Amino acid sequence: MERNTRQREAVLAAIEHAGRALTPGEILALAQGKVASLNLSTIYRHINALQDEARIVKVLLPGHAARFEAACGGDESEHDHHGGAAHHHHHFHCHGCDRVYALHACPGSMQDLAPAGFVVSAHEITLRGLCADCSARRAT
Amino acid sequence: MERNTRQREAVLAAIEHAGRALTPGEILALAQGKVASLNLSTIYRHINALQDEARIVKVLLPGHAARFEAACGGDESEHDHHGGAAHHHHHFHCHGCDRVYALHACPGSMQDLAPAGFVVSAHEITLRGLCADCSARRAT
DNA sequence: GTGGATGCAAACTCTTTGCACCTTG
DNA sequence: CAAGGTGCAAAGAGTTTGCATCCAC
Repeated sequence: MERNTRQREAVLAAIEHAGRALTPGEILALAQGKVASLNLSTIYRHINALQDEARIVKVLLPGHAARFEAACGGDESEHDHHGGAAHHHHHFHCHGCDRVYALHACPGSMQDLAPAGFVVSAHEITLRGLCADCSARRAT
Repeated sequence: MERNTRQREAVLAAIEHAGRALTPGEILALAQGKVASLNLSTIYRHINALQDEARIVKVLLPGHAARFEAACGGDESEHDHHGGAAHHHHHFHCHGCDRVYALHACPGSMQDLAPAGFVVSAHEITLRGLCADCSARRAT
């Protein structure tokens, strides 16, 4: 059972209210608005704990530090009878604002991309480009 | 113009003969077979130079350190009139042997995965699972 | 001979951990 | 009050850089 500290609240709130994947540094900056003394070690400790509790998920993009977003399931107690991963999705990395957005679509199995004999158990897709805001701003 | 040192030869040979993407540490281990005194800094310096010369390409997998593979173009002098990237491809990461293989297929544009207004300029796909060797070994 | 290349060590980023102190329940 | 959380500083992996030395040309 986890204790309900101000630090933990601040970390969780920052991630859940962001609406996108945040780096530990971004989480620190946001959460320090609530608890000024917050430390990066504490961020990392909560990030790890919250992942174990499946409250948040780690988002890994090729060539970038890890980011974290609120788990899709949210508060609903996932019955987990269909495998484990809450809701399979991918990410979009905007190189205008360096933000990462979740994409709620997936093209399905990629088994046919692999050579014969290879067994594909998972796939990750990362899109890069400009988000709606940045592409509108640039078109102006 | 780059000098033709034994170190440079050893680094390039290691990458070109590997047939798969190697980490700097793997390159070091292989290249030290030719030049025992080789240092990781030298590996990194050559990795960076060879990327600039488009002899090798960096392969980034989510959550893993960078790897490097021989550029597809190889020795052919790319005329580069169609944009730059030699041959667009993706990668397969085997979690049996931790090796990374190039996949020479691509499902094409992923624009439709992104929300309206988002401009997709690139995509990366990483497959994970067992390579042919590992899945055969495991089935035994 | 000279300038680029090399090896070593130090610096830097991201993340984890040891430890003394503080807080929650 | 005790179990656990927090902050700081130090330790690790991966990568880059400064500098004196070395070697290819």
